[in-house]
Amino acid sequence: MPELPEVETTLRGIEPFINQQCITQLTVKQAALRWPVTDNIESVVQGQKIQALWRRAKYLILKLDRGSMLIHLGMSGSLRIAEFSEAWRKHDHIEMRLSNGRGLRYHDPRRFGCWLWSMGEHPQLQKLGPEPLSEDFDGDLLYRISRRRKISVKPFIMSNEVVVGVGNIYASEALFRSGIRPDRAAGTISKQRYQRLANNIKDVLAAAIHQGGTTLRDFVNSDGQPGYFQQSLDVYGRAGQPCKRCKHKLKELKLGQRSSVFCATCQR
DNA sequence: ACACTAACCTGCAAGC
DNA sequence: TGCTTGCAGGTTAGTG
Repeated sequence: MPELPEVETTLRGIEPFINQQCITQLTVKQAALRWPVTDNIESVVQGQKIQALWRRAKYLILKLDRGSMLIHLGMSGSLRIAEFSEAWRKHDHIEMRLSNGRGLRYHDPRRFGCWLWSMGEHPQLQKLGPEPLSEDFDGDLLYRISRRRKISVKPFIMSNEVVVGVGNIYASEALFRSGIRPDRAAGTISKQRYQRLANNIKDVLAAAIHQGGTTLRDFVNSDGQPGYFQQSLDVYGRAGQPCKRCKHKLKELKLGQRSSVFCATCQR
């Protein structure tokens, strides 16, 4: 499920149920995720209190008494609040039981996510670019760091050293709104167009968060409610269908192994 | 430094 | 009906 809005929606959904709670028990049924779940994590976190939790890029960070847990949902992961009595479903891999009687259940069919414990810095967080919704991210930055870059603009804005949290859906949508072809070389785009693109990235992400994340196959937020952003997607998943602006047929190409839908008339 | 590919894994839909 | 193929929200490791 996860692009940044889905991760943010998940954070907001679970936060009231787990913040300031003690971990009474952690159960790992399947440790083979993107990286192996930290060895011995069950006994390490038992008895520790969740002092705070926040999002960085598409990672969730749980600050405990003696370190922090880094959680990623990969391509298909989700977190939900579950009763202890709830049966384990297929692809439920981890449960964190809390002192208030709630459980946090991690579900991830493709197992591309992670649960990593560290007493210090997490290497995954080291070389991340700015948050897209922060003031540190703007068109001037995109313009400055793209000079002489030959990489196509779509994989450029999707790379985490440039700006975090812009995945395949929202990259496609922001480029459409900006009138920029996804395969245009990053170094050939003007400062003015990058300013427009940065603003559209902010707008599309903020709107999706406001609407509770995109509905993609089975995305539901931690209340079990589906997100409703899918109805406002202009290009993602609409290859071959008419452009909502000019009615020409939307085209598709592969960039960095990711399908990229765009309008060859509206995007230059 | 940069650009690009393969890889991790399961489920589902389309095609034959 | 059943098999095969390709594709799906992300990220890193490795190659040239």
